[in-house]
Amino acid sequence: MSEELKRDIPIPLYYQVSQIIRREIETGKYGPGDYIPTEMELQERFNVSRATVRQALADLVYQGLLERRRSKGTMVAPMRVEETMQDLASFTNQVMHSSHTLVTRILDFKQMLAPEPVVEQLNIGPEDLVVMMERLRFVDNEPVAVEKWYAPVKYFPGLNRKFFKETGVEQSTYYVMMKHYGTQICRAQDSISAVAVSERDARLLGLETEVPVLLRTRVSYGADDLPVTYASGVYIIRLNITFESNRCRTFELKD
Amino acid sequence: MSEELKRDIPIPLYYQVSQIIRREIETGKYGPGDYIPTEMELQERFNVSRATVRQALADLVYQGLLERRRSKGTMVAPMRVEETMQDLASFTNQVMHSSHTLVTRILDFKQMLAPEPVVEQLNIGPEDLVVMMERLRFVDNEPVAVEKWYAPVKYFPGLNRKFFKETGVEQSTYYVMMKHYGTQICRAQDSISAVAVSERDARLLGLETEVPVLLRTRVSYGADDLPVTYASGVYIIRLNITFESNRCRTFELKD
DNA sequence: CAGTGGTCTAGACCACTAG
DNA sequence: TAGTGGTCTAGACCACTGA
Repeated sequence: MSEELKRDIPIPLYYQVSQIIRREIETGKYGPGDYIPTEMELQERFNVSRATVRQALADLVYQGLLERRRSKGTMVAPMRVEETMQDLASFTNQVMHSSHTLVTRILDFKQMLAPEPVVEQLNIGPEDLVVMMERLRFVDNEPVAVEKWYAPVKYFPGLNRKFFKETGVEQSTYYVMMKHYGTQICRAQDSISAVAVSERDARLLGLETEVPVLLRTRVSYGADDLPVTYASGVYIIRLNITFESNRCRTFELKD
Repeated sequence: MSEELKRDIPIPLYYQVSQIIRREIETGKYGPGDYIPTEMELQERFNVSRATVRQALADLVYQGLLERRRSKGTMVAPMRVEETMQDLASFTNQVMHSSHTLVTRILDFKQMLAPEPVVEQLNIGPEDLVVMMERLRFVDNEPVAVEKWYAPVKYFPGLNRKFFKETGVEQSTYYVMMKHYGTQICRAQDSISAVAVSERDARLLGLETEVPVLLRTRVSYGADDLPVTYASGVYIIRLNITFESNRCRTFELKD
């Protein structure tokens, strides 16, 4: 009955509707697992036809934000970390999906002026403060990685060491950003090379010096493709990565 | 006007339509870049409403098989290697998308009994023959990688050294498999570690011995998730990998 | 049983492209 | 100007779920 839509503007109604619903989900009006209003109710609210509502909802389903069940309703997709990071391959997720244990020890946690590579990769100013967290990670109680993680204070005010745990999903930076700041990571850019391990890292990882290790840097991007975190670490384990083409998917009829 | 659809069966019309069109594309009736009939023509052919046709086409667009252009028509998505491998990140593709030159020299090409890791990864028998191809790859005329590639003869009968070129898309194994055998790669599984370069590889790559290099092995899977090729190579350049979550995509209005 | 989302129809107007 | 796909409406019947 209301008229939240601009009808004189060349933006499709279905798109406006989908954006409004998306916004309401992102601002927490509907949480994961909640049911949003029915098609009928949305028709009345926005005063549009059912097909328009359906196109808006279809877009959000396609984007993974909603799930629909016949005869039941339209639900905000549950945000289990495992799913949020689906193909995003957080380290935590990669390891925890296998039958191994993952433990993380925080070696350092402090605010500092953003160092050069961080300034560059996160597109911030050299006078900007960042949180730097250094962590040692153990798989099955063996040290396997040393990581430094940087996040601008201006994006994560009040970010606290206590947000991070040694075990479980709360050692995942993605999980912590989502939980405390609602920050979704949409994209991550990795760069992987091989280097000889530094003396300090060798000591931490229990290696001979000069042994080859993987050096991985990762920039993670949130909404609007804004770079939000930078991480750099050395790994003595293999990194496993799956690529999928969305071209040859098999569709089933069943729900 | 005709009646190719079964209307008394609980399979949606739009789904039947999309399957028929998909089949016609796969069997070559329409090739990449061709325009398929217009919505109007499809309505008449199948005797369904426009919305039904549109839903069928929307599915195929979503699956990446079709592209639509207002006022122009509906085109079978071009199968440039760059697109086929979209997120699949073939080496060829990765490099050629940048402004660098990529050249590949074939060092060896022969049939042989499948070695142990290949037997295991491709799930074939130890008595199966495979084609082994070893290649040295140059970016901007500098040697950057040595790769061994294995493909079972039973999947690729008559596979010929001449199928592969030193430059252009035909140095891509994905492209060659597609072109000569119609094999789509749907998924690839990488495993990346750091090793000290072997003496032989060091010579080929112009390195000191024992320098750290990346070791990447890749198993590529085709239809039905069948493993079809195995590749293993050492790299002295960085590997860049983008991960995207399909959860938070931004849609533009423009075409 | 009432209400949900799934499917389908028959119209309509529009913006854009090409001849 | 004719034809395309993009958007939108107002209906309709269905299968399934849960009270």
